[in-house]
Amino acid sequence: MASQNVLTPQSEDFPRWYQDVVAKAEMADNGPVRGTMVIRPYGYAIWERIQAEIDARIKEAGAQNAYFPLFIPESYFSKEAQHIEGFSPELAVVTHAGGEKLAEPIVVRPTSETVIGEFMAKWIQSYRDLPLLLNQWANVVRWELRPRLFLRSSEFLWQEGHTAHASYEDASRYARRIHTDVYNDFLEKVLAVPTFLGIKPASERFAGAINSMTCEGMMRDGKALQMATSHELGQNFAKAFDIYFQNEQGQAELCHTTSWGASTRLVGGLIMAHGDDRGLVLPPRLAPTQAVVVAVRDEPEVNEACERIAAQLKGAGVRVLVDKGRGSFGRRLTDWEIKGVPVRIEVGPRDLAQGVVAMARRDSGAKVTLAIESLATQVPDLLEEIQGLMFEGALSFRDGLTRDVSSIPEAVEAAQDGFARLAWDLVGAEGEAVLRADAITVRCLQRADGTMPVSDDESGLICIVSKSY
RNA sequence: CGGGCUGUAGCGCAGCUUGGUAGCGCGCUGCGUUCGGGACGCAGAGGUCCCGGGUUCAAAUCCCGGCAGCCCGACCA
Repeated sequence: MASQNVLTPQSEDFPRWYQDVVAKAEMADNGPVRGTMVIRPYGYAIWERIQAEIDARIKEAGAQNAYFPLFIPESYFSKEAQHIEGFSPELAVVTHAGGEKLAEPIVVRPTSETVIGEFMAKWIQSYRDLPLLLNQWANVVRWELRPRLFLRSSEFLWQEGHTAHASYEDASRYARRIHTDVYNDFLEKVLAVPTFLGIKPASERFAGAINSMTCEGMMRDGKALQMATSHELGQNFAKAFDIYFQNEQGQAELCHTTSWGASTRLVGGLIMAHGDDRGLVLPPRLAPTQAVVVAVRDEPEVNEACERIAAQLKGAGVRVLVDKGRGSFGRRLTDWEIKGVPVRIEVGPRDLAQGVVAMARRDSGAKVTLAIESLATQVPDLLEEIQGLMFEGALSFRDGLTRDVSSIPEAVEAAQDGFARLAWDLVGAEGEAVLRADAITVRCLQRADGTMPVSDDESGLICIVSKSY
């Protein structure tokens, strides 16, 4: 019996395909309130892997984890003019509590610059207290008009870093370090998603920032997804919250702050960057389960052999799971494919008689026969090989759909199914408005050599434009 | 928040036009036969027909109002 399509094919209806994967891979469900999301164990396991990898990099960059409250006084938001203007449409506000109307409404945090600013002001006295490098893992609420599981939900999980520095240079250097050493390193090395690093044009900048940086990835339908962002906040929040320090000369100076975040949206990006018509395809370094040992039949000898093989693999550092042979074989294979497990090892009585197993890889679908004793050395190598190939594949896919163009009409044409790259001088604020009519936005600004500019004032910048999530 | 489409068993849907006993496929439970790419037989369980109101002898079906989902826009991690 041939395996049939369990999912809507990508080519037929990409958004439908996405929803099918989220449902059939048991990643998430809609919550009862519009825009909310229930993250199921498999989806959460993926998020935990993302967290672990990003958290380790954040700590490597010297920031410490802390936790600030969910509830923020509404008055805090009014302290930074652009911040309140940018966020007010998305705020959820608590007006009643304890059975009474509150004297001052409480905002459910959409981001924590304001509360953290308040405490930075309290904690920072001297230049010796700087830099102050904080991070928190938290949920935030931004009321969404058009929610989509993982990609845009009214409540989502994320990590938000907040730092204070003695100088513009130090703050800028640190925000850029986070952008490359934490986010981009994670995206390329673990998520196997190549990105365009750049700065946002003023129209797309974070409310209250002097500069926003982005990692833009391309999804399988050619649309862009902002996968992480870092902001240079200048002295805007320092002014609003009186974040001063005494310099070596004993004079009071305003701090320069940064903030940076990555969210559960990454799970959606992961699905759309690598998935195919058979479901998820997880990069091995990220996969909660890297290899599944599937018993062809539910027989004691077979199950025992599976356990032995799994123990060997575990000993070799592989995250492995055993699927004992309950239920139909084909059905179980399909389920593991939908879940994107990178390597599948099939063990049946015929194999055991010969001391071999069948090993299938999720990325290419190729199946080979291998000696059982070689698995502990071969599987880890194969996982690394798949990791590399997935990045290469995503890179060539993206580069194939990224075209250099020299006019806005050409950009519109190219952005129907991919990215267009053109001189920023040809676009500008007026060009952005024209592109917007076709649902195309400027994803980022780069220098001609692809590196990140200091600001959008630099001459000779190019921009990458596309449709986006 | 605008425009379009849709809410009936866990999932996908029919039934609604023309009001009159709530159905199908998949899945689920039990038993048996199977098992190397979504197996088969038999028996079974499972429903506030999204919610509230209205019309009617009678509403899944007609009317009004909500809520929720999907797609397309404007806003965003």
